[in-house]
Amino acid sequence: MDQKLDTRSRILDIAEASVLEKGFEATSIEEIVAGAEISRGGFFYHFKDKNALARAMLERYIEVENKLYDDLFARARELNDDPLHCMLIGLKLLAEMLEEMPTGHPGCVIASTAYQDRLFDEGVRELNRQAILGWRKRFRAMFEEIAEIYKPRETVNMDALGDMVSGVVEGGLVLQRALREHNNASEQIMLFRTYLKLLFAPK
Amino acid sequence: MDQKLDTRSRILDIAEASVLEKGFEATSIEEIVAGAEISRGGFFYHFKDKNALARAMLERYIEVENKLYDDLFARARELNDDPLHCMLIGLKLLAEMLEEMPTGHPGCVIASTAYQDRLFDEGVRELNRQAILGWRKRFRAMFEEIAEIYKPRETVNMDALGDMVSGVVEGGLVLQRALREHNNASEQIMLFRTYLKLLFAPK
DNA sequence: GGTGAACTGGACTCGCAGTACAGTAGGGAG
DNA sequence: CTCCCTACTGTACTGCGAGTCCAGTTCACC
Repeated sequence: MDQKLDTRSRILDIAEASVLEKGFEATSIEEIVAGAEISRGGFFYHFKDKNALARAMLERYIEVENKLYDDLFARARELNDDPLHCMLIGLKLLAEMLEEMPTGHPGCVIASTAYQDRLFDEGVRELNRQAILGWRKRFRAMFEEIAEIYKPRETVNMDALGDMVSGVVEGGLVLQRALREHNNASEQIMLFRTYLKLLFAPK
Repeated sequence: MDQKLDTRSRILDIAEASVLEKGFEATSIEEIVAGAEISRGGFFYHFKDKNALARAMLERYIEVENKLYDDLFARARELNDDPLHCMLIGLKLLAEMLEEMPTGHPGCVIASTAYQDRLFDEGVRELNRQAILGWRKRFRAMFEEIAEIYKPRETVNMDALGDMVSGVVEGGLVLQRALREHNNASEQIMLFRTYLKLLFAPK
């Protein structure tokens, strides 16, 4: 039982690293089993097919990402109780974290899945959808809390503003991947942060 | 000669539609030749391999996209000569255009390529990179023109702000694909537009 | 000593990319 | 009229990776 968990998460580790580096399709089961030092039969013992692997990876990734956001904004809240400043601090921490990630943030997993749609079954797609909707809800709530104190200078759709956090991160990561630069994602977050300052700052 | 061009662009049309719908990997040469009503041999006569197809698609797409931006902001300039208002009008036009596109904007092609990296050769990746750098330059110039007239309320990195146009579009398209909603990209652009209004509007 | 979970290993099918090449239809140049 | 070139068709082949099937092995624990 212990060995099962070991092997299973070892497969996920290796698969995740490879998928982040070169994409899901380009990651062969052959190389996963070579990396994990198991047989092909062993792989299919744990995962029915590549789809099941994708699903497990997404589930794990979303959990990690949610915890990351929880911790990040909990820390920010410790530093400043005001919701606006908490958000601004949280975004700064997020930007710093992205800069420190050498190979790039796993946020890619979401976009990667979105763009290789037909490779995955409905379960994987729905998982992806729910993750983004979860972030929308999370950030929307935070922005509404801010808006109660700081009247926004322009009226904005709060759902869309919540989505913008995910959108800016994903977009930044696309740029980063395509440009082969390193700070695009964190720069984009910092610009978004400036946006929030302008939007909510008292006149 | 005429037939060659016909067939070649017919292949590109069919491939592009399929790639936008389900991704590059999921698009088989089999189905392209079926759609274009040619033989497999005919396909390989025009394109050495799938990589060559990707390259041709990207080249064509980037050309179309650049022309689109040219036309869009030329039209915006006709409507208002002030650089800030021209930008705001242009973004509104872009948002409206994205809403009218039923199957989603081809912007996906850039992200799609970025996330399936290792499938493509250096030529394709560089093409992708240059396209984004081109947009950075384009929008950076526009923002600098605006900044000469309207002093920005916060100092921002102009390259990053230029990138933000591409980033917001790409990020919005990722959301749209993953959520299966329809207006995410245009909503994100409208939020970015609000950002610019706040950033450059006189105090 | 028996049972079941966690594998190994090998043989097989299938779909798709890519290669090779022989043959052909049709238009233009001489 | 014929020659040649472009733009294909059609077939047959290799090779890779996913996924299936299954028989056999190891080891833990009841």
